[in-house]
Amino acid sequence: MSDPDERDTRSKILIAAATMIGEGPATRLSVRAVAARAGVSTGSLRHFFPTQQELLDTVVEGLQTLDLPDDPMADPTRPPAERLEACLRVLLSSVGTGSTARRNWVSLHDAYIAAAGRDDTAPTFLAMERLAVDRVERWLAVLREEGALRPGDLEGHARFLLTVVNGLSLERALPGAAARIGSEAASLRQAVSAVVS
Amino acid sequence: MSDPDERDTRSKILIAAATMIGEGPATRLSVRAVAARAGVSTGSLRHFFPTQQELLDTVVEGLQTLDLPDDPMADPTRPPAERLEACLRVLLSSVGTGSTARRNWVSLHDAYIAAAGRDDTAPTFLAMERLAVDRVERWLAVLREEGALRPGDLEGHARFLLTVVNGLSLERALPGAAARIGSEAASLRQAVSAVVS
DNA sequence: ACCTGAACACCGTTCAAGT
DNA sequence: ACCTGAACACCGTTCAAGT
Repeated sequence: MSDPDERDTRSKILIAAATMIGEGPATRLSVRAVAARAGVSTGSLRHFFPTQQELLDTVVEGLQTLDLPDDPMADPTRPPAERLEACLRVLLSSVGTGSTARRNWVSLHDAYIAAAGRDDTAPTFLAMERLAVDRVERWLAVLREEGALRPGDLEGHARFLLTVVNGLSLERALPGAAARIGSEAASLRQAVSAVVS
Repeated sequence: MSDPDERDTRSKILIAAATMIGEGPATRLSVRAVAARAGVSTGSLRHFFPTQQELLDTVVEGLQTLDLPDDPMADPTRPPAERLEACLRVLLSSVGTGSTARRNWVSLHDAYIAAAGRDDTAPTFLAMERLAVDRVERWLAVLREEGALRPGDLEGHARFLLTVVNGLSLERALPGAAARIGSEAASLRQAVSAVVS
C-alpha cells in the first residue's frame, strides 16, 4: 500500500524487530537498537511496549501466528505427516506464546498442581485430559484407515503425542522461549515421524 | 577444617554464588553482587571466571554434580535403546513422584514462570538447560559412534528427548499421575525409538 | 495521545596499578 | 599469580517536556 516509513510507529517497531531477528537468530533486541532501526525514540518504543518483555513476546507471537487453518486432518491433498503436525500445532497454539503462555501456565499450575489435595479439582482436569486424548485418537484413526499409522494402540500413540505437546507448551513459558522456536518445529516433526509410517 | 573466610578466593566466590541461589532460586547473580557477598573485588572474580557465563556454568554444574549415579550408557552389555531409556529415566527420577514431583514443579514455576520479567533469572535457567542438553548430547554421541543413532543433528535429538522428559515430568505433577505410569514407560520407549535406529 | 531525549541505576568486561 | 577499583560501553526503565 505505502512506504514502510509511513506506517504507524507501533508497526514500524515490530517490523524492525522482526527484521533484526530474521537477519540472525542470535540478535540482541535492545531498546536502543530496535528504536534506532525503527527510526523512533526509546521513549516512543516504551509508550507502545512498556517493558522489553512485552516487546519480545509480541514479536515472537507475530512470527508464529502467520498461518492457522481449521481442522487440517480433513485436507486430503496434504501428506499424512504434514496433516498430523498441523493438528498438533492447533493444540499447541491454544497455550499461546510469551506472556500468554506464561499466564496460561500459571492458571494450570494454580488449579491442578499447587491446589492439589486442598481442593478436588482432579475430576475436572481428568475430564479435559480425556477430551484431549479422544481428539488426538480421532485424528490418528483417520491416519490408520489410510494405512499411514505405525502399529500400536491408538491411545498409546495419542498419549505420547500429548506428552510432547505438553513439553513444548511448558517450554514456551520458560525463559529463552524465543530462541527455541526452531527446535520446537523440529521436535514436533520428530514426534510425528515416530507415529506415522 | 577452617573458617570459610580462610578458603581460597575461587571457593569463596563459588560458595557465595551457591548460597545466593540457595536463598532463592530467583536470584540474579551479578558480578558485583557475588563479589560483594564473597568479600572480593570484581576484578578478582573475573580473574578466576573470565566471563559471567563461566561463573554461572561452574556454579550450576557444582550444584548438579552433587549426586550422580553411575552412567547407564557405560554398560556395553545392554542394547542401545535400553541404555538410552535408562539414562532418560535418571533425568526423570530427579523430579520424583507424587507430592515430591508437585513440590519440585512449584519451585520451578515460582522461579522461572511466575517471576518472569519481575526479576532476571533467565540466565540461571538457561545455564541449567544448557547443561542438560550437553548431558544428553554426550549420551547420544556414544550411540552415534556405535552407529545406533538415526541421522540428524545431535542437539536436535537431545532437545526432542528433553521435551518428552519435560512433558512426562509435568504429567507426574498433574492429577491422575498414578494411572499413567504405564503410558509413561510406553512414551519413553517411543521417544527413544524415534532417535535410535 | 504520541513522541522526544536526558537521566538513573544497573550490567559485564577491560585494564593499569599494586602486592 | 593474585587482587584492587576505576573506567568503558552498554542495558532497561522512568520521566519532565514538548506537539
